Amino acid sequence: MQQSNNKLSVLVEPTLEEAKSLIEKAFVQRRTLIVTGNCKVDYVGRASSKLELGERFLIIKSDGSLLIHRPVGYEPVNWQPSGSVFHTQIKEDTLEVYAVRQKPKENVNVQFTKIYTVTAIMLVDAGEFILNASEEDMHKAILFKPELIEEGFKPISWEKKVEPGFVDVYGMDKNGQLVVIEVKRKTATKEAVLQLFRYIEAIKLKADRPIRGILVAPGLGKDVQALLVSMGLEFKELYPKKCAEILKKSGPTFKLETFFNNTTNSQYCDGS
Amino acid sequence: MQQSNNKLSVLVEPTLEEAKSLIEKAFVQRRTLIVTGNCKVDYVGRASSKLELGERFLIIKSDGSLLIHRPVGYEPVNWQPSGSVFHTQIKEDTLEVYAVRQKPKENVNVQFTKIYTVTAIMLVDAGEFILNASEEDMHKAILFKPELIEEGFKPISWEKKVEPGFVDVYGMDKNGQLVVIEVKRKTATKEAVLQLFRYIEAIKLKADRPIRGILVAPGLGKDVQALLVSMGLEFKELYPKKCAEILKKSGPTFKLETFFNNTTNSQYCDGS
DNA sequence: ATATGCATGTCGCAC
DNA sequence: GTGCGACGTGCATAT
Repeated sequence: MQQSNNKLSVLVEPTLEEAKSLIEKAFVQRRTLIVTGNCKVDYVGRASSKLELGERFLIIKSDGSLLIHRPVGYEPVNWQPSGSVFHTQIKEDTLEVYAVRQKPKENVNVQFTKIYTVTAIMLVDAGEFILNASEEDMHKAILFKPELIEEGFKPISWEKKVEPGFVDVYGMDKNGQLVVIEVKRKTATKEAVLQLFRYIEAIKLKADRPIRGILVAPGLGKDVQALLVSMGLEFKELYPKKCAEILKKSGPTFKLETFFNNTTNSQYCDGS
Repeated sequence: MQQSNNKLSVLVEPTLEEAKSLIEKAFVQRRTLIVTGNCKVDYVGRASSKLELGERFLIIKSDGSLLIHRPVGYEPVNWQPSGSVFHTQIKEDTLEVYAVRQKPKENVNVQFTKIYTVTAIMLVDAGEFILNASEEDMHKAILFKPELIEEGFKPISWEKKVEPGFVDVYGMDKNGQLVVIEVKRKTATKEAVLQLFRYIEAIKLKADRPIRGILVAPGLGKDVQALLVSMGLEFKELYPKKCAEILKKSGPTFKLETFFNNTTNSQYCDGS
């Protein structure tokens, strides 16, 4: 069976030669390819893997990404990120699809012994994608409504570089004391506490004055509370969804850039 | 166009009703579904997202996992891990596929305005998958051939719990001094150094004697060497691929369990 | 169920 | 390019 036009070609139970022909045509036309069949897969690169014969499907997208999916599981068993280059070859009753990626040098070799379907389709997708309730939404909500942290809190900057990494939000409390905030969108782990602690230590070295550290998250892990307290840090409960709602109410035009200049608010950090 | 048998059904440019019928049949028969078409996607769960109209493809696997892929990008734009339950519905010239997951409660709603193809295929895949050159391979190689670390090194245990987390490999050098090893399969970051340092501190507290810390990795990041030295730790270069080769030579039957009893080798840790 | 860490993680951003 | 951290991370494992 076969159906074909400029945008869409479908082969059902094709010969390997027929499949090869359409696959190569799809590469040239930058169409999305979906191939179902019986295959082996070898991967060599950062690691290496071998997948014995079985029925799977192969996806090759127009940007040169490749996925091999087994009939179960969310994750692809083998893959190649975008930017790969593909070759096909028929060798001893198998159709080989070879994907090569430079930097890191990696390759995936798919050997089909039987092909059930080949779908080659030109997909056009300019739809906007918006994700809400991310950690960034939490940052924005705090900057927009600082009382989420506590009464009188005044943000100074965000995503501030402080050598070990980036402070999520940096500000001052109602008593004029410096506050460093680490935000997590999930229940905070020990790692998060350590992260905050490192930032505080780094800033203390430069500013040489007391600094409050607040871990902002929807909750704390089991032993995390104790660790937090032992390090002299604080916790403020905040849910990502609540932040998303606050931003929604604030209107779709809310932009961080309109509230603060994030480039150089270092006067509180270097002590000058 | 249409082709159908017990294992494979393909619809090309079907009506929404035809598509719905095959999709539901595929659910019952636990076949893998691949649907290409023009759609909107809404997700609500841990976060929430909205994807405007565009051409994509939807995959639903027999274990109840769902993927929505745009024509570019390695990652799915929306998804649902395995265990989801699906419903379909035709509403005002759109075919809706609704996926619900419990714990966490999440749902993905795909609304097709046009369907290009539906492929429903029974895939059978029992092929073995083997991955080499993982971090675990590095652990194994070190235990199998301890001189990879240094002459005279004797492993005592691995994946040992020491409160902040797990020590990768724990052993003794030729002078009888305790050694804690942290293994990374990639160029080591500051995080890795801090991780090792925390383990050492925790063990020192209990054992109250000097302990060597060795970071084992294929390389070190830019400022990592300095940090390592400042903390009195050491570095040993080791490549995951080399480990994979060593294990390969050692034969496919190599098992950690045959070399050590990992359950309770705590005599060097608690000082008893 | 929770905790912990790996992953061929991928991706985006800043320097 | 390297460094750094988020991700609806997913996933396996151990308690």
